[in-house]
Amino acid sequence: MPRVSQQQTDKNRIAIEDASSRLFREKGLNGVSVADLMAAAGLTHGGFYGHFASKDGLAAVACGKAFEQSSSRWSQRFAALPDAAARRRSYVENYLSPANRDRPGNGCAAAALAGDVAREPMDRPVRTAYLDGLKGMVQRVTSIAPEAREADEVRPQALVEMATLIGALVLARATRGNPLSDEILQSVRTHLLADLAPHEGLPS
Amino acid sequence: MPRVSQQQTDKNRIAIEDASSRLFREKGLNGVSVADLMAAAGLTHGGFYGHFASKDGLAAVACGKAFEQSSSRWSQRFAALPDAAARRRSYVENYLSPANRDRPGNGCAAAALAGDVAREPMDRPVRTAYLDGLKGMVQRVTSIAPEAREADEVRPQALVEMATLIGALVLARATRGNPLSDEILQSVRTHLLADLAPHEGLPS
DNA sequence: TGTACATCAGTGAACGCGCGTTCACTGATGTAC
DNA sequence: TGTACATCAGTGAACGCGCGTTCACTGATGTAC
Repeated sequence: MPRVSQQQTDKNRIAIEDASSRLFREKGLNGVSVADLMAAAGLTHGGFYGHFASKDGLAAVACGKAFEQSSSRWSQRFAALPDAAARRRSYVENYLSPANRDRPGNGCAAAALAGDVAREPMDRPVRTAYLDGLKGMVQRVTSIAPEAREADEVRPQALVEMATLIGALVLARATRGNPLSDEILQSVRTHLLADLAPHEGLPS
Repeated sequence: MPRVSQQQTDKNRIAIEDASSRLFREKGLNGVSVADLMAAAGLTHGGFYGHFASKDGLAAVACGKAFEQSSSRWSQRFAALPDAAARRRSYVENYLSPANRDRPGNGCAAAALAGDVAREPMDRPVRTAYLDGLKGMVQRVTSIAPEAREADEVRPQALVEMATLIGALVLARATRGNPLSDEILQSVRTHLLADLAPHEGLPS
């Protein structure tokens, strides 16, 4: 059924982006084909180049979209929590949960795509999208710093905590199926929440 | 020149393993072909299956070898250093150096292969090789724990530090070319060496 | 030690397959009147 | 509002290419005597 309405065209484009955002995180930038992505969006592969200039171009869009979705989801959740301590607990416990480990397609793009992006040539737009998204994540982690922290230590500590979160998630995924995987998640969760009093700031 | 001596055959096999150990870390398990690996070892692709049952089989061997090489290199370096503090400083400064970031083919297999291994099916032998290698890295990081640490905190803290090291390296590689990359390395380096007095334990 | 020959490590063409991308085509959409 | 038709989103075959793997072949190696 060729020639679809403009409205449907827009929906199709969004469906391609959403499917790509999920599948790229799940299977990697090179682990999923254009035909796979189009099929996941309910289309056939031929129409792809009507929407995007290349698979690389889509990768950048999908990477940006993955970051944006996480960002807006956490903005909403944080708005419903009373203080930084509650947000910190919510974020860390969710980030390092076995459920988040087991669903990379719905999780943190920074963790899911780091290895792929590191190997992309320097001029690929997906690198810029990743960098921008990661900077957003730095902001988010900064916003949940323990309140007692020295001002000039907030940013370096946020970078450390971001590295710890992402490192733990990446390692937990690589060791899934072995007890070490859960042990890493548990150890890092305990570590990052150690500053907080037990259940401090938990929403009633 | 077919039919080579047994001695040469052994050398060839080792050359394939060494080239693979480096190239898999550099370009990823799926970023380098059997023909590439054989060419890097000075051979043509057809002879590959005389040495290995499959590319997957080689991946497991090469992954194990990458971990072993790091392990024995650090055993040697540690033996030349006087105490845990000196070893800790040496390890952390090397691990989080721009030079180590820029040469993944010679660096930590745990960081270079985490993303790929996470996406390998559960029954692939490379997952076991990765897991074993990572357990060795846990031992190494445990051995350079600050001496004041409580006994029951050594292992969880080692897991946290390993996640932090690997997360920082992976992120620094994904953001290479941007100041954030060096900033992550620097922040984590400072953080992990904060327990140590300035230049404590540095070899004269 | 010398010779005859079976072995087999490495070669390179070939296999089927899936990839990213292109393109002629289709027919509903959207517009000009 | 109705009609005629140009537009163009999506289809599916096809492109050249590189992949992992197989295999007939080669000729130096290594061994039996």
